[in-house]
Amino acid sequence: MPGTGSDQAEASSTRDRILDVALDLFVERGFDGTSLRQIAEPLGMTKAALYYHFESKEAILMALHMRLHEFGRVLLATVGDEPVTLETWGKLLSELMDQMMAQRKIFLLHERNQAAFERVHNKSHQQEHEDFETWFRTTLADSSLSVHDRVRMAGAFGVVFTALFLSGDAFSSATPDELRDELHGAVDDLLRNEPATGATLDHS
Amino acid sequence: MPGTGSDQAEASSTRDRILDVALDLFVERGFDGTSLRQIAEPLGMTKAALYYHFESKEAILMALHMRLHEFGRVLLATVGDEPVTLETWGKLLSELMDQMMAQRKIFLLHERNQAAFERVHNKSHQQEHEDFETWFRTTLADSSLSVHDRVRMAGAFGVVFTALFLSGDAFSSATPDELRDELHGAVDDLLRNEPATGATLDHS
DNA sequence: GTCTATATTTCGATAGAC
DNA sequence: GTCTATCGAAATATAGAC
Repeated sequence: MPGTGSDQAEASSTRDRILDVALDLFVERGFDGTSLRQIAEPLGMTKAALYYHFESKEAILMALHMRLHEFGRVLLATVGDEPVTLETWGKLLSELMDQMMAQRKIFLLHERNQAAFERVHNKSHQQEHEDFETWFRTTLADSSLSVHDRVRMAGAFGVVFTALFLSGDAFSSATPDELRDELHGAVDDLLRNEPATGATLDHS
Repeated sequence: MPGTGSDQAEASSTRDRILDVALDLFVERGFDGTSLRQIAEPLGMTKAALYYHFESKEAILMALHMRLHEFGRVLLATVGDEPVTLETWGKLLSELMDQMMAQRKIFLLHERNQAAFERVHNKSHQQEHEDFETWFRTTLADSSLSVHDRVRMAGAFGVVFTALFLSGDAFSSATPDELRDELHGAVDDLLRNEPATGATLDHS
């Protein structure tokens, strides 16, 4: 909350406009490849002015991280404490897919700046926060699930992630609805418990 | 080719040892988060010595990039000029999967340093090289293929990529053979031409 | 081939005026 | 809230001795 702003109804705070520009640049050139001057310039200010709104460059990155963190918090709440199965995983992915399509840039930010996030994460003693990414990887490593099921779970996520983020704009010609339906179909194929046709597969 | 080395049979050249250390650090901390001093120190030399073997820090990154580029060149050759179908895509992925498991670090390097690669790639006027990544994305964007097929192709790649690179060490307990078999199964499920309804599956 | 300097640049961050 | 000016640190890269 930067001070005693007078415009109650201004469309977006300066703080938010800084974050929007930073998000674009961090996705495009990377966190380390972006200088504060490059963030300030399109906003018509100098880099010194940024320090009125953020105490450091890393604070800008962490503020953007919070946007993802909030999605994860909500998502974890919808899962509740149901045991993880191929079916519940499908429901989770369905929710996640919508979030990813709506907040594309935030996910791209994290995909393209893993090293920077890890560095800042360690510096700041911010351990002990129930992170969605942590839960995700912990679940995939849960040895009480079969390797078969876990590969399917990771793979189903990978289908969505790759189509949306690693394929460039390969699917920009498809409508969002068409893409979402195709992704659902692919995810369902992966998570469907194989019917025992001909041979019995045992994946307890 | 650094000069007139006297040890013909030395296990690895200094140049290669520099690249090996740099690869580890670039994967762990990122290209921008790694200084030349951090590369030189574990090798028992000073950063100035690195300039005898490489003309710049970016040259080290590009030398590592060449390792991936060579894989891609070989891979593209195996594809030949066959038209891309779900079946040929499966064969390609099978080859690619083996390469990925054998050369894990090189792929991790590219996954975690996309911004740095793009920056260096643009600076160096190295356009005009038949890049595997370029071919990959171009193929996925080929509008002569149906969206359905292209989503399946991107997704099948995503299954492999995610299990091997985005899941941390979630599958480190599984044997490489077990993991490879499971990935093949998942890929086949995605690329199998859907039978009309309960009809015959044709994967010749 | 590797070293000890050092040049040069850029960046994050601060001080203080307005 | 934003500016000008500057500090201090760290990085890439070079020069020249050995």
